Amino acid sequence: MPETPEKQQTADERPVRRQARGERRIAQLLEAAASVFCATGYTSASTNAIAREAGVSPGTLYQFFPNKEAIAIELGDRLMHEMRATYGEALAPVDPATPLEEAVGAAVDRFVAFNCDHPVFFALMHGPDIPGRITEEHDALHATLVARIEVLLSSFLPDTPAADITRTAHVCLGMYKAGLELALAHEGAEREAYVRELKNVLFRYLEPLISGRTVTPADVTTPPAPTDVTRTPSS
Amino acid sequence: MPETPEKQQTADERPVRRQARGERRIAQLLEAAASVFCATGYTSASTNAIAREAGVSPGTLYQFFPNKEAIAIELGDRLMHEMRATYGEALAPVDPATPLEEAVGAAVDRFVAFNCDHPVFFALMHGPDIPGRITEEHDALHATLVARIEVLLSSFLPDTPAADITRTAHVCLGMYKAGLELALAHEGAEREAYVRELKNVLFRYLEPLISGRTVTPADVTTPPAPTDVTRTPSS
Amino acid sequence: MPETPEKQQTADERPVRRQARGERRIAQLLEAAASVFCATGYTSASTNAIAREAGVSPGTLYQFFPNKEAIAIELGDRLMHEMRATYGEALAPVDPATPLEEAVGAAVDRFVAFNCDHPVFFALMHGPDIPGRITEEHDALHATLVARIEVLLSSFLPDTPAADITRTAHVCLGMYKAGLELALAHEGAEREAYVRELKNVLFRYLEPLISGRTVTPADVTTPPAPTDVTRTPSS
Amino acid sequence: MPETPEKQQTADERPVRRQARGERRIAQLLEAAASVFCATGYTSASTNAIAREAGVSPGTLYQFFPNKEAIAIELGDRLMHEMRATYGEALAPVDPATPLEEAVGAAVDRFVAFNCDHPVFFALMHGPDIPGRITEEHDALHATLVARIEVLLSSFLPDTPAADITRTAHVCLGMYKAGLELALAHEGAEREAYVRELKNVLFRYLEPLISGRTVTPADVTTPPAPTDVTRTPSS
DNA sequence: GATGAATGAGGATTCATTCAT
DNA sequence: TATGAATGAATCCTCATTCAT
Repeated sequence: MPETPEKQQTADERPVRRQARGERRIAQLLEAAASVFCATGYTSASTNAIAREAGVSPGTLYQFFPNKEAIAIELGDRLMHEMRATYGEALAPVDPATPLEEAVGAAVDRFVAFNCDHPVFFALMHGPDIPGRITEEHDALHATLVARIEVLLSSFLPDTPAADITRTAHVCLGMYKAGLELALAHEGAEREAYVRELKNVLFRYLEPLISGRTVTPADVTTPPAPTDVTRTPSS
Repeated sequence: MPETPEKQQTADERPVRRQARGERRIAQLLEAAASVFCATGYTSASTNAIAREAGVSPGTLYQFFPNKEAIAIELGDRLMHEMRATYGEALAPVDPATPLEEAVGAAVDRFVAFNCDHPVFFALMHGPDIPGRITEEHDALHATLVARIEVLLSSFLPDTPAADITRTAHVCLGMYKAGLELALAHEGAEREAYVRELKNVLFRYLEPLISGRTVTPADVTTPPAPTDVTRTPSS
Repeated sequence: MPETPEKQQTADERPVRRQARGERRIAQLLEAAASVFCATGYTSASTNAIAREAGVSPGTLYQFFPNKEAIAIELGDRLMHEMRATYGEALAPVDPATPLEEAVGAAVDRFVAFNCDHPVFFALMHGPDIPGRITEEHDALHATLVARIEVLLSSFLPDTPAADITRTAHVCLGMYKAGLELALAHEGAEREAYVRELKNVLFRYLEPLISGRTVTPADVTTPPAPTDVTRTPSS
Repeated sequence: MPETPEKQQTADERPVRRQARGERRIAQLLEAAASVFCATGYTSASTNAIAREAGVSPGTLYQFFPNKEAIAIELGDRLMHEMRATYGEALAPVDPATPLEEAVGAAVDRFVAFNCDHPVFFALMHGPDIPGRITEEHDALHATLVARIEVLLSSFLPDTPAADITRTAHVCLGMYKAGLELALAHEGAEREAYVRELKNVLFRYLEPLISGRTVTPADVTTPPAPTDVTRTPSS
């Protein structure tokens, strides 16, 4: 992605200009797409509407994106970039010494805040139609988020098998998304209440996995939750 | 008009006679709709496709349903009826003496089983496009399910304000749906693992809310997290 | 048209019953059709809507009328019958001694009154779509009305060639219809004003044609137009 | 966006460049629409038929017109423009010294001639379905014509209240339309005869309203009907 | 006679995408 | 590059009419 308009110190300015213009167009289009996706959802968004919103012709749109999905994918990519730029590689500072509750709370707050700043995010995460068929752009977004959550979880559960970590990450993301949907469906105090509940859900879900860990840095070898109902050790 | 109430020997005798064929058609159409909804999702499902799947002409479809949404609504209604017929009014036997874990486990198992039997259910619950816009059929289904969960919760939390019960029910349903989506996205042992996780999520989320009920402090091995973030009364 | 339910003196009552029932159905359907035509116009009226309005099934409608136009035709016929029954063969008592102004005024008033009593009349006269294509039912109505006007005109203009009478009749009817449309488009005093204008139009148009004729009562024996251009009395 | 106001050498230079093809298409489509409207009437005309007649795909039609009515409206607008371009602002030269008969005769002749040149005009004026429902395009056309007639009438009747002028204009237009319909339904000599009659109708209707104008009583050969029913000032 | 189911072509309109300029 | 025109299949839905019962 040529988003480096930086100096380009030599005389060869033409291509830069071109690319710069193209970059602007792309940004314009993505912004328009974000707006339209938010307003009508991905499936109902028409490329013509996006072009109109961006103030360009449909032909121009197709000069930069081969089809509708490509727009969503690029949008998702940029969103992930932005997220990474803002919050780093994981969803929260991965200091395992942080109390879980705090870590979860912070992660949720960030997640929510990010969504409020970039409402498209939610529209994109919400797979367009049928849950079985996973569209590429959804998938990319999803995979990236799962990865980020895995990073976070791994720091708390260093000895847990990868498969379990992955599953837990998926569960967390699913709950995140569901909770976010609930929160966004309400406003003001009620929204906050839902955010609180989401934190509770996640914290309580994860807590036993971390268990005994009163997090004396010393004894944290993640003893596998004695009374845990969950995770069957094997698979 | 054949309102001829002749004989009327049994209770199940409808006042109409000619509807026999029609009733069959309706069932046929709903079945086709279910199939198409599952295959392509609600929004992308076309009435023509449904008619084609049912082996009738589009006109016939519109003889029985005024529009696409009506089909979804009727489908949802029948599903709820079936659920009620199969499992009774609540999601689980409402005996408050039942250990929460068992109750949650049973409810989830039933929910999952029902969804495996009737895959449309999931397709219908999945809001079609933009989360803001709530379609009627989605709404009806959702409301019914929330109500059922409220019944279940009330038996465990008799003293909790209605607003909190409702919110908790929404949270539970949201998590249910998210967990179901995860489970259905996998198969075999992995699916079971996800189901187990869903049970954990719900149980752990609800457990602290229930504490102090009929539960003798003795058997509580997970003491309700002293620094619990739970439901702060006001805001 | 079997609209003679008169005695039918013998014992053979079955067929009468049948016909009576059929007559009722037909009347029912025509009434419904009138209502629907008025509400939506002829072209937009659907046979299904008419059947529904009549409280019968579409199949039943087609048992009595071969198609939509037949309904309009029959409706028009009945309307003409009613008109004839109410006002006699001409649009006004054909006493040529009547001052033209009075005759025109009376004719217009009757025409307007009839239309207020039978609003379908207007809907039917208003040819459905394209003025060139004359539909049968429109044509029948039109022809009958022209004939009636010709009768009226002939009594005033006994010596005018048939072609001219016919043309004048067409002109009168055209103005009648146009004036009626204007009148019906308004209400109360304004409607009355338009009716007055219509009378003026017709009176002033016809007056010069009648001209010199101060019509001394003496010579008025209603000579049935020896050179009658018009309608052969019989038919 | 090519708003490039380059040179702008003449006044007829539109700010757009690529519309050349489009403008042609629009003309093409309007022509096709005119043809179809004439052939089947407005209501029965289908957009697909218009597109087909124009030799383009339905989508192309909708690139230029948002719906069927917009086509009719544009068609009407262009027609009014043409009329204005051809005949000026009023239906006839507004010199009040012109004898009424001449003025009316000229106006009718022009009206008829215009309709012969542009047969759609008539199809558009003909309200499509039910007289109550006035469609926009009909309304616009109608209003423009009424305004033009009002201009004409005002020059002859400077002292008449606006409401009366308006009503008279409506009456005139109504009669115009009715007479036109009659004339167009015939051909050759008969058509001319109908046109003559239309002139008579209008002239005789208006004449008494004008009496006493610049007309010296001497030249009034038709003394204004002593018992004239005409315009009663107030009621 | 009466019913209601069935038809299927046709209605207006949309949309992702391509193409000539 | 950018434009706007062009496409055509697909969308939902309607309707006059027929048919089995």
